[in-house]
Amino acid sequence: MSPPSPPGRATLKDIARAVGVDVSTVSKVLNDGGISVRAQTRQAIIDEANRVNYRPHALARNLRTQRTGALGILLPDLTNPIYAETVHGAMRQAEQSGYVTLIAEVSDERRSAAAYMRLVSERRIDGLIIAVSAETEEMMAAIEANPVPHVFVNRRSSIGRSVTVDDQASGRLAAQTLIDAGHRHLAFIGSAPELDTSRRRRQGFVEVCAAAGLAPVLDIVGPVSRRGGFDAMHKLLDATRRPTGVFAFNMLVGIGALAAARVRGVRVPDDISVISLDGEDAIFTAPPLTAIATPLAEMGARAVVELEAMIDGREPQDVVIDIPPKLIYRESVAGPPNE
Amino acid sequence: MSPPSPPGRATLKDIARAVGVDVSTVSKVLNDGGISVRAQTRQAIIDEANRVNYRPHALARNLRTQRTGALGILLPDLTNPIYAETVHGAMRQAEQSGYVTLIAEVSDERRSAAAYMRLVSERRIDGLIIAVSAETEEMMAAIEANPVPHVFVNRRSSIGRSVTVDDQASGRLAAQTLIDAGHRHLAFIGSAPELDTSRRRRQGFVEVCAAAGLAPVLDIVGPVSRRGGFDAMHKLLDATRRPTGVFAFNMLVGIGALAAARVRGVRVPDDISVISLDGEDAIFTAPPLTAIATPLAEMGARAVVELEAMIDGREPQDVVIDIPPKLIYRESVAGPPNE
DNA sequence: CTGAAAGCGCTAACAT
DNA sequence: ATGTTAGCGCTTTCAG
Repeated sequence: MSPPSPPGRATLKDIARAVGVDVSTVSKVLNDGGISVRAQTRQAIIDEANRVNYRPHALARNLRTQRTGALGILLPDLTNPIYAETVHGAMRQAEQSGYVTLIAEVSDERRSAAAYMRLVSERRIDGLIIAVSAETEEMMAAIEANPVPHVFVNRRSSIGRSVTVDDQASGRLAAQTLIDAGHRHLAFIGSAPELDTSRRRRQGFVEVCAAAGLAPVLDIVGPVSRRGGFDAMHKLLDATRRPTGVFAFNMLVGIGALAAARVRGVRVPDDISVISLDGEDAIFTAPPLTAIATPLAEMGARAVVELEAMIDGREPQDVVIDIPPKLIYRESVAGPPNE
Repeated sequence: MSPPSPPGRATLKDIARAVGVDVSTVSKVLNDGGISVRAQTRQAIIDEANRVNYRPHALARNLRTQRTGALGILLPDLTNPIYAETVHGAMRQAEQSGYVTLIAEVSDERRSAAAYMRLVSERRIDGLIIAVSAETEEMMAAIEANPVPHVFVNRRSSIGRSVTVDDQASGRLAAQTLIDAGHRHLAFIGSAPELDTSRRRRQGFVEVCAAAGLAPVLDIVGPVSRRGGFDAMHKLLDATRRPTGVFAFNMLVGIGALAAARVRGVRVPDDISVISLDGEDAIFTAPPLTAIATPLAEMGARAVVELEAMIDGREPQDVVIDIPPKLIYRESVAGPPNE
């Protein structure tokens, strides 16, 4: 009938005028359901709201309520499937809880603090998920200067609000798997020690090795990437006493390691065994990677659950997802080659 | 000296009070630089703003200016590296232009419209980048019902606002490469015809095949994923007249195809050649994929440039990125096997 | 050169 | 059961 001029752009005032009531009444009805409003007026309001397809203006509401209904996510690189998977889980959960998600990529870790400030100090978000390094000075300072509910994901923070998995257990499982297959010369391809996940995986790995009387070689890659794994594996293969079983920090490193072996003509698993953490690609590598499942999406999801709790005033806590690491047997691990 | 109670939360009013001027004066100084404000007052204002580390309240400002400073991105799955790369490029550009990015994942394409409505009708964004299927009825209806500046990325839309690459040229290049290597029995692993990128790549592929007097087999995969490529390749290998050269729709499909070949014991490129579009992983596959570079990040970036232009009132247009497809020689293409 | 006033669209305490 | 009022923090005429 009467075409609402700009459709969907109706305001409370429009509805109020149409129905002949005050905007506050309309607000009541459309929010608390309008308890304490006469059924008849309520219905009229609801009908009119539907007719003009009313949608609240998020900004106006937020300005008033001091809540934005948005969660922020700070991460280094969306292009890294590890982060993509984590964010994926976080976004699912956020959406389910009615939040929209604001993502900021911080290529340079030293700019994390700036990005943090931007999102937080402009008050665009109710809380923040942080997937960049937790412990830089600047970051801590930024958080202190401008606090907002936040949780670190896949990074332990010293200030007690993080969601992680049991990385040490993963490290142990990796070592045990290799040892059980008969290997005695083990290696770990990890990262620079700043990454606490790498520290813990390494620690678990070393622990089991030590218990078995083994002294693994612990190699370092710069970036934990395919390229990093590629280079590290080359170094390992150059060593005078080549390991026969290697544990790659994550799937990317594992993929890189596989590629290096291939280039060098060393066969996996015949000549060398590789185990890594799991990811989407791992099943399509050559050979398919034997790997330890990591519930990245669950971590992301749990992080937003924790965040919501904090926004609602609950005390922050460190949570370790209690899904024990699970080995997925594929083809990249076998016994060591005969001497 | 005097500790600003909640640091960083200062408002214009606080500054005005401290300096002894009106908030409107402060606003002027902090926005248009305070032309037409006495140098002395201006300096005092700026100093105080710095002292309390003033940051404008984005919501309040936006409510007033009717601009949010946020761009939305609608995409199916962040976990898919194709989209991750595109979004990556878009976010870089958006950040550079001073926009924050709101990302919505829409797993079920049929819910795209709903997600669209949410972001747009709540007026959280100034514009939207759409990386989900362009042409669903619901989507078009949603856009029509609640228009906002928007551009489709890597999807052609019938309504003239999209950023794509020359997919047909890619298809031609793929066919030519295979033919030049000596292949006569070609295949294309594409997607269901809804994906316009697939249609165009296929078209270019077929065109060159026809010119060479070849009738390629055009296989279909359901989802364009590693799994999809895996299954499709199996079918191809089961065929009575096995192709010797296959063009995989994208890198994921290529990876899946490689895996299937491996499982079946057919060697790439000795027994069969595979060419696909390029991506981060392609260099680490076994063998490394010969592929056609696709400037996904550039597409994403260009999409936000176009979007900004539209937000600033320029006419929408269809743009085709003019980077011609470029072949990257690696190891998955060679001559056909001897009969 | 600066201040007063109005209003963006909404909510919430208070009044009727 | 409904309306009045005030205000979230900011920008922007318009007066002075």
